Amino acid sequence: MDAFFASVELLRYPELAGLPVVIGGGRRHQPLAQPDGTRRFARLGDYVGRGVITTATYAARDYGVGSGMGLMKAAKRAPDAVLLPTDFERYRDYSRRFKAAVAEIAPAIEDRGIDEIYIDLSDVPGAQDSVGFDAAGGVRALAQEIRNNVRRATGLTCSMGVTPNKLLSKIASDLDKPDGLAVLTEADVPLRIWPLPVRRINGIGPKAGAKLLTLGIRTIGELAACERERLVAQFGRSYGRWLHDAAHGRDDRPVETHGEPVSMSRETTFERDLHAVRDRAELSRIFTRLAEQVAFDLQRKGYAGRTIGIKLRFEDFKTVTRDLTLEQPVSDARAIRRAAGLCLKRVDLQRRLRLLGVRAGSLVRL
DNA sequence: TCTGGGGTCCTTCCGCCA
DNA sequence: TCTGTGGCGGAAGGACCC
Repeated sequence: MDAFFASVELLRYPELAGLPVVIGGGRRHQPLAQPDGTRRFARLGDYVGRGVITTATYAARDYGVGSGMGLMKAAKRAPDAVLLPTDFERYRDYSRRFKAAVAEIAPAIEDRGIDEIYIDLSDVPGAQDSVGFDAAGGVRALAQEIRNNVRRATGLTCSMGVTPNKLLSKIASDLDKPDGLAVLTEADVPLRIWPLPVRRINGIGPKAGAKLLTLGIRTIGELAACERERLVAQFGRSYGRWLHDAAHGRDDRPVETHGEPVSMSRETTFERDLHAVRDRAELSRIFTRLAEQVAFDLQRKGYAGRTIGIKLRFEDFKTVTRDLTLEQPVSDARAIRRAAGLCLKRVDLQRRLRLLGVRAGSLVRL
């Protein structure tokens, strides 16, 4: 989906169309209805506190702000941008709707989060048909039909990449964003994929990207030209081989239509850093609430966890985790809180904390 | 004024056991 | 009995993704 959260917000605030808008921050900053019928929106420049941008409209991106950027930093770059709070309930609702719209036409769907999916079109009627001289004519029409259906169901645009595998489709879906459709075959890889920076490959993040740069490798083409053995020597057997395959557009992962959750967690960053001793009562309250939320999520979805863990982030942003595997899986708040409390005792709590989290892993179905 | 929240997967290390 | 080897579960951290 294109700029998903922002696009959902624009549906209810159409007067913001074309303006720089960012989504993020806490519950504050709800738009205010005014006596004359117009709405008053918060300005990014007036924001004070912690938080990051979750989504920015394309107009806002022109100011150099985007996902993951701290709100205070973004406020300097685009003070007049409109700031809207996140409304996950609403995004989840639109997420369900767009996935249902796709499923009406192509049921083999792999969930990749709230705004992204892989679709296996191989067995959908018409997908293998040529149209005139266009061997991909059938699948192109099918993709267009899916995008139309999403648009009808949600009022939102999406971008699609249609290719022989997930790796290439992910890259291709970005080529004509927003509201784009890119159809690629293996033969298109040298011309369309190789000129792109290595970071466009799903799985090459900040660390690997930076290391590749020190090796003089900037583009996917340069990565493809690099000897497999050199990559293995630099990145290890597994990742080195994967890098080499990925650069050549090779990927044989199937579209996974069924998936069981591995863990469920809740975490929160405090408005101000808290100290284990001085802010003991407040920390304890937050800790208990997180355990209750994890318990609630587990029970609602019908799971119990045998491994209970905590996550702490200190004021210097260093993060530690501790976990504890129990005899029996648990799903009630008291048991989770108790196990999490045992984990907490194993951490040195001299420095102040900025984040606390509780996690349940090794899930079993109830 | 830095840097959210929810995840997955991989690597490494360690103890235990065959 | 000593030593090596290898599998496995658990724990911790880190990279990456949406």
